Amino acid sequence: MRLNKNLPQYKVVYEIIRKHISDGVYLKGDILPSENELCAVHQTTRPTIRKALDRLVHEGYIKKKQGKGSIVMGVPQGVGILSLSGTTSAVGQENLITEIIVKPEIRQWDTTNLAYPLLNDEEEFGCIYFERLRIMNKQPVFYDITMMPNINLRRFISRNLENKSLFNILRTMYDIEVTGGEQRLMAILADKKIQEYLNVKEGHPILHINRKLETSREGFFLYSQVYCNSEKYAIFGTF
Amino acid sequence: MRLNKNLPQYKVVYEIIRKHISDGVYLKGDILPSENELCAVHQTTRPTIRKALDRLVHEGYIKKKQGKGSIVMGVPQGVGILSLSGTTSAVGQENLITEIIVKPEIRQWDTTNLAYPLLNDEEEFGCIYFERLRIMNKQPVFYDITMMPNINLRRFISRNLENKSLFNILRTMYDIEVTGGEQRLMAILADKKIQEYLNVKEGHPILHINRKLETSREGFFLYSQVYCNSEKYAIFGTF
DNA sequence: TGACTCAACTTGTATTTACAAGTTAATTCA
DNA sequence: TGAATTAACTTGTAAATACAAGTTGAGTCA
Repeated sequence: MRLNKNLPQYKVVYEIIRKHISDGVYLKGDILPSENELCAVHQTTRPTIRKALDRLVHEGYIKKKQGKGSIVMGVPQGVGILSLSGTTSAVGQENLITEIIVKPEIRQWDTTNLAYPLLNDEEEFGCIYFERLRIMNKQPVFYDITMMPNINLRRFISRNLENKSLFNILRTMYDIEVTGGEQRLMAILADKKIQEYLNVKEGHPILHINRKLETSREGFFLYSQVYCNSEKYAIFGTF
Repeated sequence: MRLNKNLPQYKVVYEIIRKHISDGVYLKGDILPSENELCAVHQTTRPTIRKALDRLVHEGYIKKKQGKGSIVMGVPQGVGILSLSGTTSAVGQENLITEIIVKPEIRQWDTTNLAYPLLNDEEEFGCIYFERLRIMNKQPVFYDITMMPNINLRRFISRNLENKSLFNILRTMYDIEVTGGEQRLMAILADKKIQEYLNVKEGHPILHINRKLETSREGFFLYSQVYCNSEKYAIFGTF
């Protein structure tokens, strides 16, 4: 994993500290080295360090306290409703298995259930489509459908998505970073397909999330629909 | 409405521009004055202006484009899942009516359905409790229960919450700002009480949000539970 | 006319410096 | 001993400056 590919310094620092937290170098409750110490370590100045820390605060990795320091909060929980981490990193990888229901393939857009209008270009390109089932502790919890425009992503179709975060693949392989997005949440009743995949009975309430994610690549959006059995695993988020 | 009560400059600037956007001084699609122009207007420097703009970007009021400028996006939508605006400002005030089901009163904490453990102090103080129903276009959409510790909030019990944002009252009357929080979302089936208030039939799926909000006052948290009929109004958020 | 160049904007990143304000622990003084 | 003070930390805010990089439109030249 190479860093420093023309990334601005504050992002480099952010990535390093972030990795340290998710790798357990810093544990929950620890206090990070002071900003001045981090300046020395990373050979930069406080505004740069602070910009990196701001981002970690915003995403919930740390909290800061004036006069005290930066307190490590651990890897943020939730399914990326607010933090931008993908599903994999959000709920913790320990007991999460990803099963591919439909392998990535090129097909026509399926606009049913899609809450957002497609752009003209996107419609022309066609669509890369796949479906995944996320299983936690042997219980299926998330069933999600992802669609993205079929722009030139070399070898994407043949990549193995199991146990890997889509966001990580996009970031490390294609230099595409998810920068934001919008979503609609609603409660629905499980239909036949969802009943089957999520192993619930008829009339079971399901959390339905319809998202459009925007990326660092101009005009490249991801569309995804997540169906969540929130009975055992409520969706958790900080903001 | 007085500003500049020892607020840092970047927050003052943030509040001014934010108000201009929500008041329609800047409309969706407009381009804000350049950072240098804003420096001149507010008699400050770029880092300060940029810090104010960063916050507006983060909350979805504007987007920035290098070489172009800051594009106004309008008042962010959603019910404060991600932005910190309260329900009132989030869905637009036009057709929103707030009905008080239970007026603010001091009572014991009701810990059923509360997803977060209470702190010792909070339990001792007792609790200010109220229930509200939010009606949009004559349809009840949100039913929410709010509990907060009964610390010294002068005259809060007798305040009229109708058509006023709780967040605004806290901010303007008590100088308490909501700074963040956490929440759990899940889909449930409407129980008898919810069926009645939200006017839905038995077995109707409902979005249940359990939140703990933290404020600028150390140790003062708000607890709220929101039940949302997401059939007509999906919850919308940007991040 | 039409394509190209370039200057004048815009925001993005980074350094340096300064002081304010909150926290902590050692030190001092009664 | 024990309370109060203080010094040495921490993060928070702010200014002044510099250059990089993306966008735009006016101007030039063929």
